[in-house]
Amino acid sequence: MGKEDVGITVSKNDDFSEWYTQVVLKAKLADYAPVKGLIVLRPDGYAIWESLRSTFDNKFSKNGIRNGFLPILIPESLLGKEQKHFVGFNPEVFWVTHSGTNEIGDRLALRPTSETLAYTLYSKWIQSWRDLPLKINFWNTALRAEIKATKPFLRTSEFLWQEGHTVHATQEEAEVEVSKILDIYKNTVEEELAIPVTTGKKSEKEKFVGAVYTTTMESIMPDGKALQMGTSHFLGQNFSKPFEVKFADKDNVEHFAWQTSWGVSWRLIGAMIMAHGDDKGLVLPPKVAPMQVVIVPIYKNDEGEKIVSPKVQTIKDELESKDIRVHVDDRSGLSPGYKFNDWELKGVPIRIEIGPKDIEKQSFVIAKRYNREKTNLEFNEIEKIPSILDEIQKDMLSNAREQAKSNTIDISDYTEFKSKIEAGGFFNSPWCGKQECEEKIKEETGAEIRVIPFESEDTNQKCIYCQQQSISIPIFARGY
RNA sequence: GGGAUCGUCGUCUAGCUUGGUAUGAUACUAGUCUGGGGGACUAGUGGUCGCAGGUUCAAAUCCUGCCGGUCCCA
Repeated sequence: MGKEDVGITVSKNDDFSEWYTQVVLKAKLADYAPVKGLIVLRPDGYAIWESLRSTFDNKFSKNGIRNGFLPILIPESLLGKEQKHFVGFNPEVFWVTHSGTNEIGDRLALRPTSETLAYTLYSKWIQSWRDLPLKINFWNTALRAEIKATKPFLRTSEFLWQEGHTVHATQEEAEVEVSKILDIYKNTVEEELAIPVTTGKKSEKEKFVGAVYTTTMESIMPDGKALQMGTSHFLGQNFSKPFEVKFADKDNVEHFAWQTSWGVSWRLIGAMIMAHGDDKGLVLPPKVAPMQVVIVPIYKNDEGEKIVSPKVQTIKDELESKDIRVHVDDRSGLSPGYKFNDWELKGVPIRIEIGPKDIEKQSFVIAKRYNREKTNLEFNEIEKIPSILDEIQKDMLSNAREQAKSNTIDISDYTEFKSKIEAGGFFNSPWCGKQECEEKIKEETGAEIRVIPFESEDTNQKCIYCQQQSISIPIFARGY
């Protein structure tokens, strides 16, 4: 393996798919497990997930949501209780059919999602309006068989996620919850991962099968494909009726409750890799980076080390006192150049290079990962580093916004739509609201309605497919 | 769902057509010299050739099945 094989060997522009896989593996975020479609999270990958989890936990908690834990096995009899949702999931459910050598009569599903299990319990826990709202979030994994076209983080048979399940006395309150959650999702993804999202509703065809409606946040990836970043569902009484989630209201009349469910998965990590990575590898937004600053000391001999090491230690202490996650790369036998490339592959936001020459000048070199810019900082300017990290975070988001913007176009002519779909992108196109048109478009172009944005205004146009009066301007795109 | 392609030390790979105990690089370990963008030399360690069968005196190589990776089309 020559030096050209150590890092990423393809360009992000030339072979996006291969580039993505290499970044995941070579930055050591994850590896393949022995079973098809399953991956293993390595510490750097898991640290990013933990960071997201803690941000979400804080926000959920402020919204009155607490965490619980549900088991992974669901009996078939339960899973089938809400038929529509069951039929939707059935093809991708893993079944446990035996305990040892004995066949299990009521097969057990490895949860594809936990609505049926959670609501069986909820119906026991809720009797009165005083028990509402009930808002519980579960951090766990879900399993959905992906036989073909698997991709680390984006499409795997088991994935880490959180699923929230809330119960409310009124429809209005439940709907408010649905939108509050979507707001939390949106601002977390934009602020932590520096990825802009478009929020809105799914079409009837694309919604969660058990929901009355599904709200979603979608992002456009650099290859022009759309990625669903998270969904928040209004379930209405679709589950409360079969599962008898009922409560006695103040007037002592029994009502079926109104419910929501919502989730984001480690797919967000995949989105972050795609959105920010470059030909040198991963680029991490400072807020979620397991390591925010790496210091590479440079010296030739023991004498050099004596001069450099104390200063490195001082800088490290100073940064740590400002709650910055910092690491000193004092590995011996590796050249500085090797280390620079290594940390760039792993996406550390800031690298500090410091050697005897710097000590003389009372300064050091600081290199920013996201734009690969190198500058000098005086020793007494170390305190600027937290604000530099903030700037990086902001710049990454605004760069991503620019990119998303340039990939979003208004198209009202179907011929143009078809000619441009190959290149990818978000297409704002008027639609009459009929599923038939939506299906035809999908059939003929591969593009589907990703989201009907909340802010989109319909200005009395003609459906891009059938030319009849439009009712909305959804975003059409090919997706992951 | 249909099709294509790949699998040999940690990684990349030669060998496969025409069967005879596996090649090189890199990484790793030790030492010396080095060190500001993937360093050099010397000496070592490391492989049930994805798995299971079959053919054969003999299989990485030929045959069958399976497992896993990747891509294309619906």
